[in-house]
Amino acid sequence: MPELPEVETSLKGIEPYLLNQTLKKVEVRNPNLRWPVSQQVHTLVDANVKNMRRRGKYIILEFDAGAILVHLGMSGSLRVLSHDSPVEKHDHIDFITQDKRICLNDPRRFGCVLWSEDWSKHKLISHLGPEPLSKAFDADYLHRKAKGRNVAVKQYIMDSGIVVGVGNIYANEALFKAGIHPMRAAGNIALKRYEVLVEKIKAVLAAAIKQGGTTLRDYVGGDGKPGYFKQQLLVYGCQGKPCVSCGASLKEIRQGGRSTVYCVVCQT
DNA sequence: CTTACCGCCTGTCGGC
DNA sequence: TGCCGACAGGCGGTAA
Repeated sequence: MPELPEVETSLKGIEPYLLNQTLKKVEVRNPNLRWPVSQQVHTLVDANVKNMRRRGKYIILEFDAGAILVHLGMSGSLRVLSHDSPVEKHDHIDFITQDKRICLNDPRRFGCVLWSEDWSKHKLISHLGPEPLSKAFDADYLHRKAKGRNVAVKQYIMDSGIVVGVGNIYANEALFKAGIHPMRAAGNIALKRYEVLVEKIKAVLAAAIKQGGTTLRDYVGGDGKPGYFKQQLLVYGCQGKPCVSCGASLKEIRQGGRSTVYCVVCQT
């Protein structure tokens, strides 16, 4: 499941092949992603890629006339391939340049490829909270926004309107490292504890980005599994195993349909 | 406004 | 061995 570090790694991986180059066309083999691929994407011809950036888990390709927004969903990946490399199952979209085809492969099709004339005002983007690694994301902000909110802190930090890019894996890890119980009401957490939580969120995401940059060197994206980061996950997927800190058996619960794993002793 | 729940998809896994 | 249902999960949309 691509989370922010994987998206960042994917962006860095395709950038050398797209930035300041001419996108000759976009070949759409299957337009039926989460939303149908925008008509403007189908008909795009010889467009210069002026800029590339990430916002949350969206990859944004900027042109003179507008931008393409790419989301990898649950299972999407981007790979840099040559024109004669075989088309594989779930290779839905190719971004065609002189030399390469940058291919979106997405088995579950939860991703999307959309056109926007002004990406920052697009409805999928405009409501997003700050980037987790930016200065705008700090304890004061997180504490202030939580006032009066009864929602569980884990769901709170996974709310993209609060902060982007904190997915299930890193939410579990950050809450463990911060010693905060995932069910605790967001509005019932002291500023001091949010200071720790913010620090841990930033640390775990930064570490994962660093790893992604080295481990995925020879291809972009990956298989959708947290393989390269897996070895240092302390709670996610570790239910029933002993807590690395106190030895108690890690407990699994469900929150909003998602798996939460935590230590009943260390997280309060 | 907040919160709870649905559903989009297919690969994987456990049970039989 | 093979079938089949349950499940996973980001996240927008909708209902309460």
